[in-house]
Amino acid sequence: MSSFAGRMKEYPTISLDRFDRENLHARAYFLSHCHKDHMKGLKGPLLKRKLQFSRTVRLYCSFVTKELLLNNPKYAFWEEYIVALELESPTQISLVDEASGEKEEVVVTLLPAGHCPGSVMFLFEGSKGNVLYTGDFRFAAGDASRIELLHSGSRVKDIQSVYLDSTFYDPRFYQIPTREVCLKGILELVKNWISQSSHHVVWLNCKAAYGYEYLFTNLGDEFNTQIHVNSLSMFKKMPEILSYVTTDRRTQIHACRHPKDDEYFQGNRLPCGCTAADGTPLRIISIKPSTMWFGERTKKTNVIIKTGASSFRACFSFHSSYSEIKDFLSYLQPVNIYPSVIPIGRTLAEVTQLLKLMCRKQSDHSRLIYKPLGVLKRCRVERPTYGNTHKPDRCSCCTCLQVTLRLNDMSLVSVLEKTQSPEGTAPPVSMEESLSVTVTDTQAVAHNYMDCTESNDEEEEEEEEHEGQGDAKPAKEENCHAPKWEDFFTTEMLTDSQNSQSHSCCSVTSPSRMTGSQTPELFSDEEPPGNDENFSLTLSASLSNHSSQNMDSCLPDTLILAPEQREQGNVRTSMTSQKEVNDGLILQPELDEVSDSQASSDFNIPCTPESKVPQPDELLQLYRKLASGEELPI
DNA sequence: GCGATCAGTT
DNA sequence: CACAACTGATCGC
Repeated sequence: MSSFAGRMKEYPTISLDRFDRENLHARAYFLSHCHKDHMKGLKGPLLKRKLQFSRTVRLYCSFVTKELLLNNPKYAFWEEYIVALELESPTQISLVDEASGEKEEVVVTLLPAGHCPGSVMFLFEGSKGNVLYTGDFRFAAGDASRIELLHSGSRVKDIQSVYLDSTFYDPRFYQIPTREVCLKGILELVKNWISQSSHHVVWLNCKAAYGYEYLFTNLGDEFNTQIHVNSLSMFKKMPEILSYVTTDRRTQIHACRHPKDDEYFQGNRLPCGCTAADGTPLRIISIKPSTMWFGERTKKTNVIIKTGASSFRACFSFHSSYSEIKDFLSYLQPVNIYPSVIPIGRTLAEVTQLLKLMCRKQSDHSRLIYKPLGVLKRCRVERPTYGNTHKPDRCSCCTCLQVTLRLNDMSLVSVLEKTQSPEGTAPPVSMEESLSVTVTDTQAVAHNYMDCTESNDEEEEEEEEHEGQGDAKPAKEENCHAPKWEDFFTTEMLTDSQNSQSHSCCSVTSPSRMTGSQTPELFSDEEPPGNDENFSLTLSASLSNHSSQNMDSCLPDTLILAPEQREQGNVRTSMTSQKEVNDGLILQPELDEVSDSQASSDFNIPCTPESKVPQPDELLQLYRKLASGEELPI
């Protein structure tokens, strides 16, 4: 359940998913999805009154969320104040202080969050940096890399802060089977039951919340049927869903509800009251979608668990697992991460500490082996407008382009940034693989997150048949210390590695965090002063043997840095994009040893009319002067 | 009487 | 098995 107070440090004049207290004074409201715990205060009379006296305050959300919200008469008054935004279409919004007229511009982009119909993340881009508010989300591993608007050209945008759905950000919830795997299990169970006779029916015991719709559509497709629900009104403008639901009770799959549905079920009645068709009693099973989680190395899992003679629980999650969140964060590498949910049994301080492992590390000088020198003083380049399909590699916090004499070194910069990726994520066990065995002792598996796992590297070793398998095992265990929660809080603290980080692409330092006004109550970090960053060397060392899936997938790119390879594909790509963007601006790339053919293509800048081509001896003199540090007449 | 809040339940 | 919402008790306006 979200405990987010509604405001972000960077843009405190907007409120998200909270509409009470201080949020009443916001200049703009954002609703990520239509679940009640994200709508606190949304039907309050105070807010209603504020809207009536305001000319500029609006509520921004997706079209689907707007539809779902207005379907509830309690929120109908919002109609004229809602602005629905298209997904993945950056939109500029003016944040106006109506008393003073003061104005701030921010660009917001809605990104599909995979939590329930209409659910989105909000990406804000403005003077205080790029900030991602995730709302509630379910991303599978690798999903972040597929979202174009989290990227700028070929690079991930520089994210100052992520306000994170941390519902399962706890190693206990290491893996949650993927949607596909869960769905497959449910389809199988339903198939086995309803195929027996037309009196065999299934009751999907879903909670009163949006988010199960994809289950309905998949079941509907698979069995060519509709699912019985209490009401269709909320879906009336959503043909994708509407065609799969019905209020006709004569169907074998029900997701209807009743306050006493469990009692009904005990009495062999469906929540809608159905108990027999044509005089023959129904044979009902209930399937309750519930979250199931498994340890890091657990291979024996089952997405369906029988809980009674005709009751089942089926794995289902609205939220990303620990490993999915880690994958997401290690891809984005934000400077700050703020949890919006505290997992049960944990404290804010604990979660905050654990999240710091996933924050971008402060520039670690020992890693800055090479810094390209010789940057030319150059003109400022206009940022291309949104929608430009040929974006240059560019630092997203400023307008500078990464124009250096050696463009191919940009690859190195990128890799250096990637090597700062938070470590410690062990690759989760493939669920597809693991589901082949049936075990339901979830208590046992839930604790297996402490176990070791094979990293990809180790798997490669096995493939190469280095040693006998018996020998390989102890080595593995030594290298393999999956983090347990306790590890993070019982060890010595290190110094802060989180504060401002220089962008390795330019000399501009990213905007410092903690800028702008802060309301202590809203933004309390519960951090003792001077104790910002706190992880033990022991932990770091043990974690360094793990690399996330994401990291692993990046590593092959690192190899491209071999000089002979860099001069091939990479340079060409960089050059092309630079040319396109700079188009006539000062740009004099100089490669180490330029061949004639390269010279003709890479130095495509006309000479000054009065200039002449320097002779070799003149050049030699010039180089000597340069080498001795003499000033040159320019 | 209405709404907010909390604890308990599903 | 920790989703999110509903129910009922209590309190304040």
